[in-house]
Amino acid sequence: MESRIERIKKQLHGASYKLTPQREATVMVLLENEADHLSAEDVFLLVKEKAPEIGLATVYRTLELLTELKVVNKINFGDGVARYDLRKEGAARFHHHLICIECGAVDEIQEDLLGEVEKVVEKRFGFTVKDHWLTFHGICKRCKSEGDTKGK
Amino acid sequence: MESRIERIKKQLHGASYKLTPQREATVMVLLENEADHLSAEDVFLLVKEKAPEIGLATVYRTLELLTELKVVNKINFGDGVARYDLRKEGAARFHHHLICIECGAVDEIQEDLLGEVEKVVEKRFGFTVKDHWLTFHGICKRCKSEGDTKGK
DNA sequence: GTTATTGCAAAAACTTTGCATGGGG
DNA sequence: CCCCATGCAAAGTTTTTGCAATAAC
Repeated sequence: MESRIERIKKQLHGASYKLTPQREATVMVLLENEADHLSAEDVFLLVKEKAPEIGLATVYRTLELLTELKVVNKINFGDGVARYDLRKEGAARFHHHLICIECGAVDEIQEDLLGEVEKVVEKRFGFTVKDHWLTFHGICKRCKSEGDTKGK
Repeated sequence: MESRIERIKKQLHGASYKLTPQREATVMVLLENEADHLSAEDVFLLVKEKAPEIGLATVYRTLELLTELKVVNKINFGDGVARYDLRKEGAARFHHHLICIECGAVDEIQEDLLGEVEKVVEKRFGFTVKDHWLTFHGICKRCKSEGDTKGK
């Protein structure tokens, strides 16, 4: 079975890009931290551990490239920083996010909950949906159970 | 009947802020361009027409203030710029956006289409939803009908 | 060899902050 | 008087760009 990095390499080649060592290190960092939502700076610091000579500009250029290839999505949670989130392979739509306003945790929902909503959008507004971005703000399960413990 | 600006004035006063001429001019610009999604710079340039002496920093400070009071939402569509979008008065949730990948138009859906989805999120993930941000990317009605005209 | 890619440094773009000044009550 | 709010300029952050050096084929 082909590895994830192999398939990304093919995507790069298909678009006439190379998988240089720097690009590979960057992709590896993203794969190893798939649950996180790393900023370019975060990625840079992690990549530096593998490839100390890499420059920040290269990380930016690589992340831009991966965004273009739809390997990652560039997201923005309101702080002034862009973050990069791996797309599930072959997913037609970007996954949803749950942001806890108490503890700041960012969880992901991989399951697509918007099928019916998109049908409504297409019918009622004549808009052909290609992708979506959905984020909920609220209180996560963990913070709620902490509240219980404290008897509040 | 009380005007929108009057009610915003009361909101400011309720939080111990004044509706200064600069703040009023900024709010007026937002009200007059409610359909748009203005950046701080956009707002600044429009406010300057009414109050030429205003500084960019004041516009930023006012927009931050209005965000805090939930009069506007600060949004980010992926270009590196924050944009400010008036909330509907009394709305519990932020409205949805439709971004056309052909022409770049940003339309709004005021109707809340996420009621059922939020129930699922609350039940299945134990997450109490307080607000949401939903944006669709796709082809708007206008671009599709243009396509028809061209016989494509 | 030729072309893509990199690292560095400089620049750009956007936003925030410090501070003296000004205005209202 | 006091204090909030302002304008300006400076500083801060994040991201992009220019360019010579380097690496890949």
